[in-house]
Amino acid sequence: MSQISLTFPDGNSREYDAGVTPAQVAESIAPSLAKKAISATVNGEHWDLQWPIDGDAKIAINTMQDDEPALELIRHDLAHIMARAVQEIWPDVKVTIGPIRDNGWFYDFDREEAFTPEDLGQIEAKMKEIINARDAVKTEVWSRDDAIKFYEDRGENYKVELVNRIPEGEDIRMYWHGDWQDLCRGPHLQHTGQVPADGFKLTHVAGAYFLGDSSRPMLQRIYGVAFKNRKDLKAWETMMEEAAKRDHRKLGKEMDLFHMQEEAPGQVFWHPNGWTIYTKLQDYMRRQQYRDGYVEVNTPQVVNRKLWEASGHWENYQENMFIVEVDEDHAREKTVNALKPMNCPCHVQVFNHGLKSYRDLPLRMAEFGSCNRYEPSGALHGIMRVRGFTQDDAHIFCTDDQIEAETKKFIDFLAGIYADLGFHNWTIKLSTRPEKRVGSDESWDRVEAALGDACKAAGYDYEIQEGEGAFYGPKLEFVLTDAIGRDWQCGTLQVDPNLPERLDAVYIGQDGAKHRPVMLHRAVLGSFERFIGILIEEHAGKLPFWLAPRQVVVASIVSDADGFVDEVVEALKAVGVRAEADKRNEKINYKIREHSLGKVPFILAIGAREVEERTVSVRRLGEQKTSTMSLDDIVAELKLSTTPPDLR
RNA sequence: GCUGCUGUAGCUCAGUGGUAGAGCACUCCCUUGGUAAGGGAGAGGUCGACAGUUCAAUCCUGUCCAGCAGCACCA
Repeated sequence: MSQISLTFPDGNSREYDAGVTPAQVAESIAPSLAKKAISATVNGEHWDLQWPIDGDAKIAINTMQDDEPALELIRHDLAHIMARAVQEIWPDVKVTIGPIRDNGWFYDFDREEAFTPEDLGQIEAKMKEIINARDAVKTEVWSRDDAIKFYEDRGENYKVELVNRIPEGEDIRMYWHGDWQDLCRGPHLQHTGQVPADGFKLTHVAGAYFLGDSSRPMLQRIYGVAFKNRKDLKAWETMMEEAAKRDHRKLGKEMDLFHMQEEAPGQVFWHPNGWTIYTKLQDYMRRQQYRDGYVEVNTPQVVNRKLWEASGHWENYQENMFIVEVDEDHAREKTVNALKPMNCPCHVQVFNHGLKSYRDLPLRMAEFGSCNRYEPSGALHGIMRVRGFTQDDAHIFCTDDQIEAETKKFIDFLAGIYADLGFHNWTIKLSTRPEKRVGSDESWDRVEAALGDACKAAGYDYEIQEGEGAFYGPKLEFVLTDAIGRDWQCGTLQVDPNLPERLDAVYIGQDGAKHRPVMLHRAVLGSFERFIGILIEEHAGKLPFWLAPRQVVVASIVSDADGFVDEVVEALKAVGVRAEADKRNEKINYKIREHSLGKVPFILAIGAREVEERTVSVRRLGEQKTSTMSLDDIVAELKLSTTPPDLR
């Protein structure tokens, strides 16, 4: 038998027989290590203790101290343990797949009846039994025919299909947790007892399609989360509670920002407080766009189908459009219109009106465009995913040669805005050519390179999303990470040579001939609705002062102070601060509590002493201590604070 | 759109086959109180909509609408 050389993390190496397993290697180092071992890392690959090593390699034996492999194994083994528990309780349930995911795992089952929350408790209890039984994990590589026969005999038709989908040349690996068997890539732990019994929890059950295919029947997916110990699990639970407190739907109600109701699903009724945020944000964006060389336009909501046919939306996007039929008097047939789902075709109409010269390019045409899309009911989510929304949309009409410079200019523009709005964690994704596409490979090469180069020129790295571009061109996506680590796609830039072609947009070049411009679809916030939702959650409702809908409440402590309260409110309003009086017959404690819960950044309390001295007692949101300031000083401070960041 | 769950007062929620209740909010009265809930009284609901079963439906059944979780979707 040939010898191989294994190199350990400390740089030492040892000779072993070829085909040695990490379990044997660990045993050769120390029996205690062999016991503690959970897996190995062989040449950077996560390796099961039972898998043979055939050639020279770098090897590290992993234990529960190694977070990444430990969590991966715990979660993956729990997926199997859960599936085993389910099949032990309900033997007729068919298993499908169960990968790890986020902080845990899920497993999809085919079962007639729905799993109930009580079932989850029963499954959890059974899982703990399995863990305590410390059943050994075994693995073998099987032939395709044997695996298929095995699953056919058991009636596990989903597994048969999965085996068939494994590419030629790849191992078909079978795993056993005790007597329970599953098809799995691995790696896995040594035995079920290595899973911490108190670090996991089944969270919920929901429907999911087999292999994500919506044309197939729906399975039931049970989700779980798992950590190395009870403490980490508790920490996760606490974080989830924090996230729930920030939910924009909850805060929107508490802060009286907006509401939605069933007569207008997916559309927002903005209340005065919410609309204040919206208009302040819009004012800010309008100033930014003006400075960056955009012109602003406004275009119709209800547009005849002829334009949508010309643009291609009628063919490709119709099921997402609100169709409006108008029965005009004496008309032979109804006029068919659609609410615009996007602004681009209308912007081309503006571009086409009057002959454009190369001197007009790049032409940056912006609109706070109200769009309506008939989104699938299941996609709606608060004000984040709606059917009626306003984009901070713009289309840059330019030449091929200008794409890169315009893209860089846009990235700089967007970066400045995100910084002003308090977002410093964001990344860029570049989506490249999809399988179904128009245009030559040379042109895709050129445009993809232009976008990538523009990112680098602006000083940003980007991640490539292979094949995720639109059929007509590649795109950049700008993804924000919020305060609790969630990602949100907001900004976007898409290169589109297709629509100018379809709608026959032209400009007169230097040579006197007609040429086709390219369009860059771009947005910074995405939609006001969504972005405001993100702002609310990012700041947990405590928006930056200049965006806070209610900025100051001036509260009387005794009714004798009412006159001065009004005077303070007027002085603040005179400098543009959103101030209101609270002269109600309530104690100051009551008022403080109510306005603090309402996330008002400043409460100015006024009693007899303040009236006497013409001062205010200042309480800032989130602080217990108060300070006394003169009327002039507080007015000056708040006047500065309410100034948007770009005007300071 | 699909699977499952939910829909009772402005909000958060309890409850029953014989047409409903709490706390907070609201209105009024008492209280003028110094930094996160002072006290009392009052008003407020076609129990999501429409059918069906029943002597009787908010409760049981069906359909629809909306919301929630996830999946699918998101040029």
